[in-house]
Amino acid sequence: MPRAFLVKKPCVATARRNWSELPDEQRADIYVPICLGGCALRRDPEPAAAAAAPLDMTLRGPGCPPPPPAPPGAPPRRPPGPFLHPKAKVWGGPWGPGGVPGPGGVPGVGGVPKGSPVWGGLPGPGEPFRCPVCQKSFGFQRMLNRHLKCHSEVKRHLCPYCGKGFNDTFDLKRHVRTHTGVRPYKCSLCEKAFTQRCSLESHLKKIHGVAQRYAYKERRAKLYVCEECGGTADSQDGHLAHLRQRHPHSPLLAKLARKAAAAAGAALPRPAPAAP
DNA sequence: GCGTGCTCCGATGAGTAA
DNA sequence: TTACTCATCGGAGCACGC
Repeated sequence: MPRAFLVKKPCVATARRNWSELPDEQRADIYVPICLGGCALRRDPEPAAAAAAPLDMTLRGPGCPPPPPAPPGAPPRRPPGPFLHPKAKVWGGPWGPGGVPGPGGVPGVGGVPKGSPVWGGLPGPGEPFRCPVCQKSFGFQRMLNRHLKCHSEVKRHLCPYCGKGFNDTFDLKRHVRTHTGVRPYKCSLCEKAFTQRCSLESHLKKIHGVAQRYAYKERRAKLYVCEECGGTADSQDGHLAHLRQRHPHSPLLAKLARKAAAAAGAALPRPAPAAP
């Protein structure tokens, strides 16, 4: 039962489904058409505000006033992410979290993610692209451009169910699973199902003592997930077959078919280019 | 060929219910 | 305290336009 899901999205139409009535293994098989065509565009006050209203992107330090308290009776909610990303470990002065001086003594430097060699100081020789907002530096312009979206007020991908905005299509896709109940990652030992692979791996490790071991940077086998019914396939062919059989009118099917056709066309022998 | 954007993915950690 | 959900963000591969 996605507990947080039940309490966090009281205004989302689909969230009113009583998921607890279903076992985990069945939740993944519920058909919720993803092509809502705007029928679920009813704006949820809170997430929609996060997505549509002008956002205060000010990096709040310890001295900044807290956000206004929620009205009485309002459902519990997380700190407003768009105001300060929960993972953006930002502090307003030269002291980091826990009273520890910021790395390099650089005040107001943004968070430093796992293993990042960048602690917000001067850009390294191999990372000449620096974020003007949080001073993080990157080795490639495109990485900086992508990072700048984190500070942007504009969220390009809006959830059709709750209106919440995301910078990344995959993040949106993953978020939509919280509405549709799609749980593609199923535990083979207890039939529990999860929306994210990390959740499944955590479950396997803690509950069953099964640690997934992958070599450094080894890619997991790609799992093709049908976001309409939660069906999964190990290959694109299998995914296409599933779509043809179960969702013949899915726009995703047309898109994938075009891709497959293009790939097939590219694989065909081409006439030798004319000699120069 | 190169640069850029798009997309997929994993790592991470805050928040929540049991 | 534990198990779990879910959002955020960086890394990397691919597609596309120039």
